[in-house]
Amino acid sequence: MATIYEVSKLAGVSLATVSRVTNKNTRVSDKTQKKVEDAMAKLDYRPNSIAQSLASSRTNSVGIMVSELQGPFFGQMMAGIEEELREAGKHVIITTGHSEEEREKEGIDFLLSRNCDALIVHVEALSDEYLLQLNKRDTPIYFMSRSVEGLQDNCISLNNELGGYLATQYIIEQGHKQIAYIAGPQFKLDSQDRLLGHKRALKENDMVFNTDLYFEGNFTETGGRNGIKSLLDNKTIFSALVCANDEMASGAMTYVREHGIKLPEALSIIGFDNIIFSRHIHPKLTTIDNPVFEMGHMAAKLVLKDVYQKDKIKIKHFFEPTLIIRNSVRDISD
Amino acid sequence: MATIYEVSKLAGVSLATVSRVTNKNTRVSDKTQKKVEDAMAKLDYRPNSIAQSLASSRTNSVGIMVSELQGPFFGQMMAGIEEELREAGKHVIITTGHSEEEREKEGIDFLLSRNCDALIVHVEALSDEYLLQLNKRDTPIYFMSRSVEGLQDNCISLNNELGGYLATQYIIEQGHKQIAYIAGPQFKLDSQDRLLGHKRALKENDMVFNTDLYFEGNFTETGGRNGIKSLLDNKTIFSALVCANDEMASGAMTYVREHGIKLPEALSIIGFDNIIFSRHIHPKLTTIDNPVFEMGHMAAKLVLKDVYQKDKIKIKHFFEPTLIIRNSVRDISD
DNA sequence: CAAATTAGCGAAAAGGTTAACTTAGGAATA
DNA sequence: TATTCCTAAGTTAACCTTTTCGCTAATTTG
Repeated sequence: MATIYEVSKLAGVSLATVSRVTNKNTRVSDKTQKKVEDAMAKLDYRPNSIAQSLASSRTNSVGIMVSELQGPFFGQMMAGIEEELREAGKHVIITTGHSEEEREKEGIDFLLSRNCDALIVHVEALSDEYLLQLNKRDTPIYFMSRSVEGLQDNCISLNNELGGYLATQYIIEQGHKQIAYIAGPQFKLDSQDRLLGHKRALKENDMVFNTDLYFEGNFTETGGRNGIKSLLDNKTIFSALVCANDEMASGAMTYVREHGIKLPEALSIIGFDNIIFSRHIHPKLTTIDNPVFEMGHMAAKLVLKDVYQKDKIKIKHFFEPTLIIRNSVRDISD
Repeated sequence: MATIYEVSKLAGVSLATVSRVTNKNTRVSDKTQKKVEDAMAKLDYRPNSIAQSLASSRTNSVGIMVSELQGPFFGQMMAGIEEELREAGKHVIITTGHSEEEREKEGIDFLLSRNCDALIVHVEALSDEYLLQLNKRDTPIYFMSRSVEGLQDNCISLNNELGGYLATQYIIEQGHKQIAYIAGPQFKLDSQDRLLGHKRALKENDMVFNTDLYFEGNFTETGGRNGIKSLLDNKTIFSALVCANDEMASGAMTYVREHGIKLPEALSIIGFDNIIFSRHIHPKLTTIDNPVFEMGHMAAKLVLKDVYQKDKIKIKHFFEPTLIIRNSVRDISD
């Protein structure tokens, strides 16, 4: 592979001038520029990105940590981030945290050790204090789908409380009085907020939160199955089920149908996230849209602006969920 | 950040010795080792990975290209690869090719320009010739879910033909005589092979392939919808539908149900890939298991063995699909 | 006990680029 | 004409490690 030395020699200019041509940050006369470009073409020169990194202390890489590589939620998130950064010539280094404290710490250390210019992480198990500590290191770190007290400028988050509220409010508007709820794991802030919204909707409609109609799931299909099973076993009647995400809604639906319960006639179900599959399960799932793809884009833009000095980018830190009405909720009013 | 100089000074040894301690490839006396380790701890020294890369011309990174970041298929593939490499301390740089020739080329160039030690790519639009050319460059390149003539040692592939055969053979065994087929895009080799398997099964059972019962889809839910719509419009009767992947099967199921056709009573459906969701759609989808997670693991192992000299790893280049029987196919024999 | 081998360690080059600083020369200004 | 200013381009240090080569001292061998 040709080096900058050979190019400079062939073009009859200094190293610095070749560097200037590749980086287009300083003016070079048209004549010299042409000479250098010709030499580069002739030698098929490509700058050695490692050497560039060492000299400029920039790696042009952004570390990403998500809980899982699989699943529609993280897929969309990564797609949003990658699309934006790739266009800017940056690359993404991806690792996983599996929603476990130790592994999330490890994952972040791993990315830091790779000299990323910035980190975009979706952490679920780490405390705000820990994140505040991390923020003191010299690698800028940004948080997806989370709002950390004191680091709002580094966060892109969704108003989960509002989403939870919208879901339950809609169910109530459809005439339901007995409403069951399958929550996400309560160590996750998203889950907590969604549940808070649910409770607020109940309260505003003078309904009480009944623990017999509550189950804490784990955001997976299996969690949804277990949840509905447990709720049915409680023998407390309910006509509607709110699930804190679509996967659990899907799991619950499968279980319910296996037991001869008609959907949505005998049970209304609403989900959360609006993952791709939600419109392909039967009945089509009414849910809350979570604009995670756009949020991914925005996180990447935030990095481009803060770290790579791309100005003129408008950043939106807070996103709002919206209700998506399909066919899984039955109107039983009057 | 402390450098190796400061460590060497504090420990009273040379640079080389510090390097030897971090890399543990040459023997160092216990005494010196301790001195160096103490100094490292005191200074909180972490080797600069960029400088390591420059000096050793190893980046410890593996470039991955998949068609999409979203979707269960690629999710599993990435998860398999990342898990294995991460454990070995290597990191993955991920980019996308979107199944388009230009973008796949770009993606690969992009990864090559990042000085990856190796590439693992899932390419769909590039020709075998192009891949052979790529192989001549000095970055080793491996192919997921594809078998390239002449580069078998660099490929991890699935016997798609067998999968296609198994699906249709099973359908036939259940007594079906009129079988429709929604294929994947025929520029993709996987799609071609699955179709070949389908045709072989028909032939072995003395049935003819009828173009009125054939539709070329695009591996998405929408493709499945369009496919079944077109097939129904053809007015040629069929009792079973074979889909070249689960997403299309799911799309077709939704459409069919919207039109009052009972599943599986009036129509049997079989998919391909066994994506997570296939067991949560209704009726549970009978399908062909595609061990893409294991294949991801294996691709990573192949890289560890070839590129990072981790010996004693047994490589399996060819994987076999298996039939997963659930509830979407009805037995109508006798 | 002398000779041969080996273990342990140091010195210095190499790796390819960027960035800070410097210089040369011509244009603009006084 | 003398001075200042600016542009274009060159010089050189810095970035931080690994690796090769060679030396010394310790160990093994005959």
